[in-house]
Amino acid sequence: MLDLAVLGLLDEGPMHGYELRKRLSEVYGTIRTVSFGSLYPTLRKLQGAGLIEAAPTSSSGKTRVPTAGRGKNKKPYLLTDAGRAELAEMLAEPSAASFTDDGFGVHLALFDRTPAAARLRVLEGRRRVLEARREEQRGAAGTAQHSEISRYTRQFTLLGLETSERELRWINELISAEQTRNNPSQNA
Amino acid sequence: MLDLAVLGLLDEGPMHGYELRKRLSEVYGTIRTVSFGSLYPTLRKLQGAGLIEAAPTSSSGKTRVPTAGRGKNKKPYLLTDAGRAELAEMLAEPSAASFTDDGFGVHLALFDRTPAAARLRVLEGRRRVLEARREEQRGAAGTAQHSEISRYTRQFTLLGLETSERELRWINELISAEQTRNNPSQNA
DNA sequence: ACGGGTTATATCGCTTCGATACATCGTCGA
DNA sequence: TCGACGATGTATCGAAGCGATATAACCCGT
Repeated sequence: MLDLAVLGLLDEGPMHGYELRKRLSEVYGTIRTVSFGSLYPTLRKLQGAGLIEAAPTSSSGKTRVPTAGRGKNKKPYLLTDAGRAELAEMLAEPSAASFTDDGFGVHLALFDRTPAAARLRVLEGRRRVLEARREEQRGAAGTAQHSEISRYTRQFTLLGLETSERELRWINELISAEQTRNNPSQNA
Repeated sequence: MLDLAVLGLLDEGPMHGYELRKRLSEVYGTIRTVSFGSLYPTLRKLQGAGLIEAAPTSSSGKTRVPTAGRGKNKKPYLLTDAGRAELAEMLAEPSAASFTDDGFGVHLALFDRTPAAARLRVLEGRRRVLEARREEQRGAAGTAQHSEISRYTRQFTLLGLETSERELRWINELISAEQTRNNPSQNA
């Protein structure tokens, strides 16, 4: 999930960890500031996979000691060719990760770089997830009436149900829009 | 988080893992079926802490081999006195864990066993979390207008913002109700 | 009597979080 | 001029939870 987010951001230009983190919370639809404990391991993993690389800071590279936890040595990361290819691949072939609450927000932010067919698959995948959730919530709200489940919990579930339904309506609008865009003459 | 949920459920009677898992998803306000990879480590942890213990199955206990991954040997867990005390403590002194999306749902399900003062603290803690989230979302939606952030992401953020606002309204109603209940003569 | 579906316990590797540590830079007042 | 302090920045650790997977016993129809 973070992988896609990081690659997507770095595609817009080199950036170092701290900066990445800030931009990440802006780009997310769902709030959430990603923690360093998630970000740095991800960066190392991507670096290990050869998808990104750390550019040395320009002036007087001598002071940079690469051993361990030292201070403010900005380390801008940039996409390698392999990274750009991987990003394109991820955007074109959405996985289940793009259907989760967080993952969907990330992919959505990269929709302008996503091929139309893949966009549709993302939206439909997300819709399936939301529909499943809605059914579970309906079930829970239903059985809750004649069981010992707390009244508060029931209200809370109903709140969640409304949320699912609203997002579902929105998704359906997006899907329609996407379909008429892909196929303006509506008789195929 | 799971700790409180498990203790709360076991307080209603002994239960084995599988059963616990099913009841857990009902009791949750937010859906989410908790995975065994979370549940069993939690059970072992609670057992290690002496808060719960596994009762041997009644009939013909001979067949039970306690060594490793064997099959269908129902292992009902039940609360120890220490466990009951810990549960009461957790309910009476809510921590930040009761303010998160999931943790709040759990504590809410146990509201009838929560002292009035603690109930209020849970609701107010949750309110603070939601207010902070709302502010971030407002910020994101605002800056998004004059930046390169995708139109879709902006709509998604607005959707999240509405969700926060709706839950906030609900929380505020609950708080008022709670306050007038605690203090029916409204002039303190 | 047996084989397949359901119930059930358990572990593994992975991602992410939250807290913490530590280094460096910028700047503002003494 | 310098030095303290707050902001910037990189990094790791332990714990929590997830998803997939393995495995076994029970139940029931045939």
